[in-house]
Amino acid sequence: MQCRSIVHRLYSKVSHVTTPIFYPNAKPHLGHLYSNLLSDVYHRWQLFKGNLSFFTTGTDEHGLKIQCASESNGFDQPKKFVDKLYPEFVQLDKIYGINYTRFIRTTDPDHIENVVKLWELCLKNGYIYMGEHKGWYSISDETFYPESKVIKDPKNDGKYLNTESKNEVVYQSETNYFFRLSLFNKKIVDHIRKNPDFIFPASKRDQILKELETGGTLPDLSISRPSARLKWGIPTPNDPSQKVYVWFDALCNYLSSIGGIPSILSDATEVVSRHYSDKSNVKGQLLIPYPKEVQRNTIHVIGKDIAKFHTVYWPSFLLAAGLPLPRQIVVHGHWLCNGMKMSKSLGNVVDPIDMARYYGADIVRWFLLENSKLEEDGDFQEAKLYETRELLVSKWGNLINRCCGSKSNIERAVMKFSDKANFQFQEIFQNEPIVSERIENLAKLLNKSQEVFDEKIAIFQYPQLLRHVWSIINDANTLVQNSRPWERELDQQDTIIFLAMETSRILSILCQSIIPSLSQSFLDRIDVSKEKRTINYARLGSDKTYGKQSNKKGREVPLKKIPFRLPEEQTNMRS
RNA sequence: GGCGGCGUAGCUCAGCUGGUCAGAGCGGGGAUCUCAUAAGUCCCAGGUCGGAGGUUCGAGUCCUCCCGCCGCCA
Repeated sequence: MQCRSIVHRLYSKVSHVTTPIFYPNAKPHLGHLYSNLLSDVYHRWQLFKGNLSFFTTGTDEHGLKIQCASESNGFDQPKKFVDKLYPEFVQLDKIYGINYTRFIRTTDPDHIENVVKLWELCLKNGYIYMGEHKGWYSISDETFYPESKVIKDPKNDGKYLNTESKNEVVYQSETNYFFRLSLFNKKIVDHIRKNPDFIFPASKRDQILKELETGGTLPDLSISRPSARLKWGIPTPNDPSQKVYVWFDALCNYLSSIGGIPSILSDATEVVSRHYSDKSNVKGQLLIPYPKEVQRNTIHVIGKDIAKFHTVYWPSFLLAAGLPLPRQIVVHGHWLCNGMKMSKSLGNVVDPIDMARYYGADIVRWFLLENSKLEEDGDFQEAKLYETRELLVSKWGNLINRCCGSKSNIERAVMKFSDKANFQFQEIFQNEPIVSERIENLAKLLNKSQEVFDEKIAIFQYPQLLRHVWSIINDANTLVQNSRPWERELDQQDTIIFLAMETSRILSILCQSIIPSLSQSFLDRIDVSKEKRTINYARLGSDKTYGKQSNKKGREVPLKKIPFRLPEEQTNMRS
């Protein structure tokens, strides 16, 4: 028992981050990438800090929409249809270095078992009953709408539309299983009040809290559909005449992916989770210690359109089943393109794969993070994306490259400080207070940076974080520019070069979560060994052996300049 | 209609609990170095911090009202 609690404490640092699981019948777009990116950076940063971290993403493959799309595409079975589709999402993740630990599909056998289990628990605890559901149903939205959200179709007599999605709705009555959501209103409010970070950012939390507190009792939620209508879904336990509602099904993936409900409930010490979909994963399985702790430390990253499902429905399901709630739900905005909502009809849907091909995946990663805040919608502008690459080339890439010329010697500079316990430069620049001060400030900033990263990543404040990085890069460039190392005596020259390269080395190490591939190019260029790219080397002077071949002639630049792509050459617009 | 947010230099925006807060980046204009991917560095914006009142010794920073955007809910 004693031992167990110690282990528990050890694993309180475990984290699990999730993206929504996506409908595979829409092509992967910027929004998918953005959720995945936010999750990926968080996950990588946890690993970087030495914490245990899991990261789930995947596809939501059941439902009427898939059923219909499958039929109209000539597939005899929806499963064959989704088998064709989901690899596009795997490919997007691969291109962008999305480093998930489980790609879950709602058609995976372990997931289906868990949906059944979740249902049974809710039923056993008295939160599911059978009832009559009447209302306006939208086939394409797979949901019922209240009377207030239905209008007559101005173009089609006798037909009705939903006010938001503008999709057709039909009035119908059917037998459904219902979830007693009405019993959870107060419980959810209490939980949010006791855990103010449960919904993040705070503006979103306050909005949802207000609705819950002033909106009256939540109506019970229909959580099944007649099998006659919905063929492609998980049958409700002991009643094949009904299929589980897609959201009940989909949300459950967050439990399936960390070892499943039974192991969470029994507080197992360890569980093996199968890896069904990712053929590149040789092991095909994942060892998850203390799944209950993992669940408690789960962070769901989602878009604002599905906030209600995650902040109200999902916690209610969990409470009903007697399962622990996740730590946090992070709600982010959507991406616009040049200030306009992206849509097929406007033809302004940005293709993330094309962007990665031309600009590089890590440039897009940097751009997305630098130009988005959780509480606001981001605006994609290709010219700005180009600018992002330009800056990384000419400010950061060039900082490295300018120290790799024939007039300086990184290896010698690094060696010079290798036998000294502390970085001492005061003597070397005795009569130059300006240079001394610049060096001192830069050194201070570098040693403080890890803290800044940790703080900003925890609250998803990437614009501030990346601004911080830029300001240090600028300081380093200014130092090199104004102190003119190329015309100084060796001790002074080496000190300046050392500091410039430490700037790039340390920031590259810290930025591995953000630009996993580009950071390697930066480190490779100054011959930092692969083993010395961990958090332990993110301090000034912590690596005493790099730069061996860096000043040799004929080496390539770490990041190439590319030509500006004119609007007519831009192929981001899908037809 | 209810609730919430926003409106700061041409553009995108920083400005926590009121007193170097009038700033950064980009664009534009000018100068300059040459280690470097024609990359770098430096200087230049006189903006009444949407408008009008109020609180205060003192307000982008708090209060009220008005105007203009936007979000969520109904």
